Amino acid sequence: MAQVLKEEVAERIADAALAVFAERGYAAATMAMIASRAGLSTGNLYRYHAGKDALFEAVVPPSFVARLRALLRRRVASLAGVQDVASLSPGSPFERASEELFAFTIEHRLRVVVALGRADGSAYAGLAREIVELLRDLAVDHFRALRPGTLASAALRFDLELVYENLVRSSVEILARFEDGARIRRAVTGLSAYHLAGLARLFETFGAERGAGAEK
Amino acid sequence: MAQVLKEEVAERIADAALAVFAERGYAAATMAMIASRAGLSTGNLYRYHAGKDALFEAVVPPSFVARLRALLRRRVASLAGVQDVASLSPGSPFERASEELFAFTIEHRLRVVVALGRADGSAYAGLAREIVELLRDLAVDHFRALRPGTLASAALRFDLELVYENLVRSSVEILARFEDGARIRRAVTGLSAYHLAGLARLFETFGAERGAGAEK
Amino acid sequence: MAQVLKEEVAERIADAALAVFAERGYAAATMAMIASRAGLSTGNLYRYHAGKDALFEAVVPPSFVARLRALLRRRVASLAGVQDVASLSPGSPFERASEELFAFTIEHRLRVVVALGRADGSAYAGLAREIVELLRDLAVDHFRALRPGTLASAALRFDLELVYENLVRSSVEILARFEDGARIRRAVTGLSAYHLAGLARLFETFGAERGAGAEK
Amino acid sequence: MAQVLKEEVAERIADAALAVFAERGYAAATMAMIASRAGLSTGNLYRYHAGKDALFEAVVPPSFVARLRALLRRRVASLAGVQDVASLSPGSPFERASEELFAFTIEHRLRVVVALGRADGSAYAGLAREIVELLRDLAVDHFRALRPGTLASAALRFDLELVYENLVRSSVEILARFEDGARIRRAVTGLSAYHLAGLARLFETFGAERGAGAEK
DNA sequence: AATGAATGAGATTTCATTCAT
DNA sequence: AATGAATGAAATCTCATTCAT
Repeated sequence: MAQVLKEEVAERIADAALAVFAERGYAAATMAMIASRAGLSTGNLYRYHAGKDALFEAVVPPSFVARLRALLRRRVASLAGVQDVASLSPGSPFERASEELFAFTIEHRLRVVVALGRADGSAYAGLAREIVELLRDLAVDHFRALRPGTLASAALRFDLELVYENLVRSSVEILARFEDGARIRRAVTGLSAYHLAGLARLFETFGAERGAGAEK
Repeated sequence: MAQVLKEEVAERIADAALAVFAERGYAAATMAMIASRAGLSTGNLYRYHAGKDALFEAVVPPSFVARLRALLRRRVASLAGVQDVASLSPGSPFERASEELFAFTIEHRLRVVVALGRADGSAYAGLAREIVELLRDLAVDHFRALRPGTLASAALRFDLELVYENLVRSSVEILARFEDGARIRRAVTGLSAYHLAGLARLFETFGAERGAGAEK
Repeated sequence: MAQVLKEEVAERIADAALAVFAERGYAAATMAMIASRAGLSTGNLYRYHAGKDALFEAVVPPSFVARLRALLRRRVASLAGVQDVASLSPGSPFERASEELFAFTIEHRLRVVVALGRADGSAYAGLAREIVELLRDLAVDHFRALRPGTLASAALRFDLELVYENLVRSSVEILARFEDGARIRRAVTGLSAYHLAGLARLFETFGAERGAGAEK
Repeated sequence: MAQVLKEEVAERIADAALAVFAERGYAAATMAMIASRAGLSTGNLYRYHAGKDALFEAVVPPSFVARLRALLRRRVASLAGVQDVASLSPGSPFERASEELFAFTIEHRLRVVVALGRADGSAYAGLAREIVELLRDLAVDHFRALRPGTLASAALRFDLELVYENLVRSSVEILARFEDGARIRRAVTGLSAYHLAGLARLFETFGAERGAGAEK
């Protein structure tokens, strides 16, 4: 009985923690809230997780992060050399990577919300930042591929950071607000359209500058 | 006279508080952090300010917030009826309002950062949201002016909220990152270009939908 | 089950709080004193009561205060129109009201002490004053009934306030000093005899003055 | 200049301390309030008095207490053997002692208020108690003188304590409320009449008991 | 394995007292 | 002699973590 119970309790804890973290954020969530939502005692939480940090890591495991990172990487890598995203055919590698990422985020909706948008104060506070930098670097590569011989200026790099922070944050808010996959897709589609047009325009703006000007 | 000039200490406190609030946010900032950064004991803070709330209000006074709100509103109002922002002449009301707002934010750089981006838990927690809604409503009006007879769908409204939250947040981050007015302007210019192109595209996307469809 | 029965601890807290409030008064009592007397840590008090106010209210609940007030009012009302308290028969409404009040104060000895004599700084700070004014008004009515056409002067009213403050305070001190009902009754009886004789004399003194002289 | 200044400042401090102690009581009075009312700095207070305790003792000096005690002692001693206070001639020792005490309390109005009624939390918290016990003992002696061979029961002693606590406290409140000697006298006269009649009745009540019954 | 009572560190705030000037 | 800024201890309250049962 013990083993079976443990499994079931561990799941309840994970669900409760996920929900509470998603609602209040890591810092504002209390162990008492999580225990109460899971229907058990605070003390018992510590049989399953060494502490608040460990519980958070259990709910957002490194393997999850690795998978998310890989999917994001593959999706942007599939854009290498592509001039116009809109012109891609339905079965293109980019489309397939996008669909896979989308399916993953739908499946792990709240986990993604917590990991990327509610981690303030936790050991994973830097995760969103890390992914933003990944996206920024891939965008910089794309920019340079489009304009051989040019360098991305510090200003472009910074604006790309902002833009990807926004993209990540907005995606998180969409996932937090809607449960229905169709609605999520619709909001993401609008956001994507906005972002891609904006990005193209950003590239134009910075592409028109003196190409070599990489500032400090 | 005491060993230190009261005025100088008051300034040190204000600087320290502004810096700590800007770095950690209102809720996460502690009086001990601020006192330590100002080189004082916690208790001494209370000779200068009645409490954490009062210190925050002293550092971000209501008059400042009122001025910021007024400048933002005027800038938004100056766009009413304008079809294409890019086509505005240098001396237009919008340009003048923008310049005034810009000068104000440069002068009160960290104060703006705190008021619009680090106010969680404080009396100004709703300020950013208020401004986002103001901007969203302006954009909705603009959208409807461009396409007479159509309604802005809930999805469009939601995406506009996201997009303006991003714009506000990004502006705050630019102000937090750079001290130099020229750099700030450059980053804001890029961000603006991105946003305007993205917005146009967002309007196209939603304009192509069945016009009357305002969903729940 | 935990190492100590919650119920038993709750009782210990209530007892300790009542004792400390009765000894030091609300304002001077500290949570540390109460915790220490109950054999707990300060923090643990907050698992049982939300704060010092709430602990006080739990120990002296509004329902208790309402009942005390009602008993006092009834006893006072039963004296309306009575000329000589000493001549009342044993089964008179006044006697019955007095006995009921007496039994109640014996049963809730320390609670009455705290509510009427140790409430400074608490939500019931005004209770004793309220009762004093009730008694003073009764005495003023009695005075005017005895001497039709005369008014109670401000000086009489003030002396009556003092005298009833004393009566209430003395009753409280009797309850604080003795635990035994018989001793309490004996002390109250002596106090009553003192007060009634004193009151009659006070009325004579002020009755001999120019009757209509109500001063500023 | 220094000496003259010191005198004047010392006086201002004493006046301010007296006023603040009388208004708020020892515990609730703060050094800042006193300094501010005296028109000087908190730090300077410590040049004149070692601390809050010492300041209180300076404002209510032992010599003052000794004089008050002596006057009270003389007044009650002058009653030894007297059967009826009301029958005393205007020039009797009791009348003279009373007048002297009265003049003294009028002259040191606030000092008496503070010493006897606002000393809670100070080193002089027991002063009122001490005087009450003095009065009680003298009243007990009087009781025994009136009824040779009888002992004062514990109950009588306790009621006498209450009654004298009341007398002291009421006198303090009269002094705190009125500044005008005539009004003070009038209120005290009423209170005295009340007390003497009550006391006579109390003696009757306890004199009628089995005379030898001194309880534990 | 589970409980939840208990602890203790840390946050805000107040104020008597000290101390640099 | 005077200032008042500065300190630090203590009070209320919160919450992650521990521990007796």
